[in-house]
Amino acid sequence: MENPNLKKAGLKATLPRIKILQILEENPLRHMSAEDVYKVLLGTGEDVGLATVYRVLTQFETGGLVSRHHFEGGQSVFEINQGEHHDHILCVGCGKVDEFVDEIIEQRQRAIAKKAGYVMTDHSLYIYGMCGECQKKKM
Amino acid sequence: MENPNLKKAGLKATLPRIKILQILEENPLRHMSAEDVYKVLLGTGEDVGLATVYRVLTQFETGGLVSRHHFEGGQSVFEINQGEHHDHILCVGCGKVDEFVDEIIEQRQRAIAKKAGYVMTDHSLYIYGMCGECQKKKM
DNA sequence: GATGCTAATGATAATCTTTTGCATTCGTGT
DNA sequence: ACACGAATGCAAAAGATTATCATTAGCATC
Ligand SMILES: [Mn+2]
Ligand SMILES: [Mn+2]
Ligand SMILES: [Zn+2]
Ligand SMILES: [Zn+2]
Repeated sequence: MENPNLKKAGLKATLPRIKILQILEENPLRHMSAEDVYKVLLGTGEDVGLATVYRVLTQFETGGLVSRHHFEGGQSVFEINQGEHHDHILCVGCGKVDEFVDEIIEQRQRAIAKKAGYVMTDHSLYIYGMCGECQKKKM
Repeated sequence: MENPNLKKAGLKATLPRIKILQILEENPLRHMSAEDVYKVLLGTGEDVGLATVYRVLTQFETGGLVSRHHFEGGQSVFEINQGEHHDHILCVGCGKVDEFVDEIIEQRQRAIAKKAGYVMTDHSLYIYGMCGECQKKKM
């Protein structure tokens, strides 16, 4: 009963899963690596292994509870699925992550996939740049 | 004198660099991981270390000779820079890689970055799906 | 509420990709 | 041909993620 979303995803309501889901829902970062989540867990004194964090995040992804992103930098970043699909714009200076939705781009993507004979399953779009703050700093 | 592009990038014309550039130019795969390049080298009996392949590919990237892509799957994939910028559509079934250019999307991206206050430095767009071949196989 | 079976967990080792340290070799200008 | 710094190969290290396996914890049942 602790969290209806876990049941919905067909996952047993275990303590690690409840805690991790809670972190993803409440942490202002919104885009977190496994390590990020693990550190929060440690901070609150929870005894959850890093391996479990990885396992649970992958299960959440499979169950449609979170999305996995591959921002530059090697590690996977996770974000809880709430609200509609969106893409990301990232600052190469400070790491800030902004989100946007552009229906024209979405539409063009579908058209391109179709023209190439593909059935599109997914797509990922990242825009990299310098945010306003960082532009000032570099001058 | 072996390859003008190396000089252009400010890199000494060493044997590993010459060979690797040649592979990137001539191999029909066009999108190759460091390991891919290394295997070709081994196949032709060259005595080049994998570490050197990684080093050289990174130098090529810095020198603008190649682009690095982060397709799903963990490892970096490299492609020689010739012709104009383009994005990629990848088959999740067989790994095929197709390329496309869409000026509308490029334009929208610039507009989005600008509106968010960013100076865009780069962007990456991957469309994932099932190619024509793979659609048939799965039925 | 106790019981039992299975799935989940934590710790650790293993894997995979990429980077580094360092002694040796090579490329280039003289 | 020489000299010197840059580049290389090898091996070890690092960083991220996954696999193994003995132990523990959900949850349906009694
Ligand atoms: Mn997001
Ligand atoms: Mn390409
Ligand atoms: Zn910034
Ligand atoms: Zn295919």
